[in-house]
Amino acid sequence: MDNLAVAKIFLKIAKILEIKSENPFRIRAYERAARNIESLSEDISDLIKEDRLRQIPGIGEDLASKIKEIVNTGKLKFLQELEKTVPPGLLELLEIPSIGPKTATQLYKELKIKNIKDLEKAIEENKLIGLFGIREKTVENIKRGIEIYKRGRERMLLSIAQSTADEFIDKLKKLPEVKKISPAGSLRRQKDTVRDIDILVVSEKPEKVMDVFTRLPQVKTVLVSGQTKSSVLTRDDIQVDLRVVEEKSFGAALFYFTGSKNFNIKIRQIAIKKGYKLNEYGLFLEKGKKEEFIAGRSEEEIFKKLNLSYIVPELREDTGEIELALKNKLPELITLKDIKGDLHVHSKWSDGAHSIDELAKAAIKMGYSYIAITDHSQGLKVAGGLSPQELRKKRQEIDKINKGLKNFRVLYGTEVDIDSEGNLDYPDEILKEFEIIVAAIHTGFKQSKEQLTMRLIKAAQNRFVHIIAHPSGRLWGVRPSYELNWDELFKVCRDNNTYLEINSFPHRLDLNDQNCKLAKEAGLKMAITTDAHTLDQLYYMKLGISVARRGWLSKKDVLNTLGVDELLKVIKK
DNA sequence: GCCGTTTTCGGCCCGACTGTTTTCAGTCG
Repeated sequence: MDNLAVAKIFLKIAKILEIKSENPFRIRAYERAARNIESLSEDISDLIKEDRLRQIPGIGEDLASKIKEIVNTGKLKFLQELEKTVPPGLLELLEIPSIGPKTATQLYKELKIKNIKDLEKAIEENKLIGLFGIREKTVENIKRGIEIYKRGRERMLLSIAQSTADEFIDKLKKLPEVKKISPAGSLRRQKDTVRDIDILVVSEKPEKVMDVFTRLPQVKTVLVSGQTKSSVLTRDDIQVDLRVVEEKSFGAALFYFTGSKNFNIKIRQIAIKKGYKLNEYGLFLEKGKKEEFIAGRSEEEIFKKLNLSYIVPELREDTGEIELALKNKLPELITLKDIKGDLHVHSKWSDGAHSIDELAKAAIKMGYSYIAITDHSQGLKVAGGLSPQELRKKRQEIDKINKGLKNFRVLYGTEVDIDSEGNLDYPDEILKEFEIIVAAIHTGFKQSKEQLTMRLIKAAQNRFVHIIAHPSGRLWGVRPSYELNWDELFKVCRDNNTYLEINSFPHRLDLNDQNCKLAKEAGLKMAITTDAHTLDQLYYMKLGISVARRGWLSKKDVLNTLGVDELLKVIKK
């Protein structure tokens, strides 16, 4: 995939043009192109082959030829020439919060500051004060910016963002001054990782709300504090932004602060074409110098006035949903209630914490009608993989439990290991006994793309395997996805009636949203499972549902929305 | 640099907060 490489080069060009105070719209054109290429669900080299580059929004004649040069030669002459005109460290300065192109340029021109080290030295020697527009407060802000930059704020897991936001929301909603409260931003869009947490409040007394917010015990630093907008850093260095608006603007503000950025830009353009202006306070009809308030109380009324069907937050990425909303053709997305059972769960028999009986009871309580107990296979010793003898005993236990249950069934399953050659960890005579088989790679992640693809394909072709678990192998914060030839894998899965898993474990969320969408487009169905090792982890299902919704899945695209009889029928090979 | 139900030029999403200034530029989202 060259997509990321191309996007990075365009962003770098935008940065350099910014320092050089170039035409802001030209800069924006590079940024927009970078964003759109980054969120592309196809390999950009395929687009070149098929002469479809110009179909990407924001790519015209010039950028198309630049993309070709990057993909063909691995570099771009234009960037190389551009880089000669600015000192290399200057781009680093732009990474510091509170330092933008103007400040960076001034620091370089006046004080010969070329990188962060120079900047720190200049601050120490008190050289900054006296520059145009810089006095004590600005120096303090730059110092804090350097700290934040050095610490590096990474994206956090969706589950962490959710619990952090809940802590704030729980406290704020107790205030009588808070009439409504909602998370916004990428958290509301349920992205798998989140950078900052956005919270929106309706109140007639913003000062009071802001005051309480900035003094909450979990707040370490107040970054910004105003009438309608405040930002803080928590003790865990998580940035939380709070916005307060009037009730009649709640929908417009929620709309705006939920994003995504690309989505907002496109919707605003649609508004303009209809003679409206859309901002965080509402949708306005422009009448010469005056403007008339048209909508804003709810998101629904704004969509309606723009002749769009309602777009759920999870879809707001400008990847085709707006065009479908204009035609009223959006898919109806799956919800948690559609799930009838969990197909990937570990018990005490291998490395889980609870007995099959306890897991079954918990699943019944969740309203499920089945649960598959898929313990590890014999070769995976570190995870207590089961020998053939143990399997027999486990089967007896499951049969006994099932006899005592009505309208619920425990399915006899395994998470069988795929070895480095693509072979399974049990012989056929054992595999054929299972009702559900989930196959997964647990070792040999460093093999080549071809080798890893071959292993998964071999497993998917196996007549006993129903589901390929956590296909990309990513473990957030531990290891990235390995590279795979997804198109080939999709094809083999489709031809062999093999399902791909959306693993709901917070560190995995694998398939991710993009691959999920591609898999659906390739004609596949998915299984949303939790990979739970404890009772509590059964509730991770809602994270998997978020991935599925962001991946455009409907109920019919998901295996475990079926009842148990239907399910066992359709998975037969 | 892109783009067209204002179509080949002249627009391009929109606003808050801060620090410095004395009306606004810079930065951020």
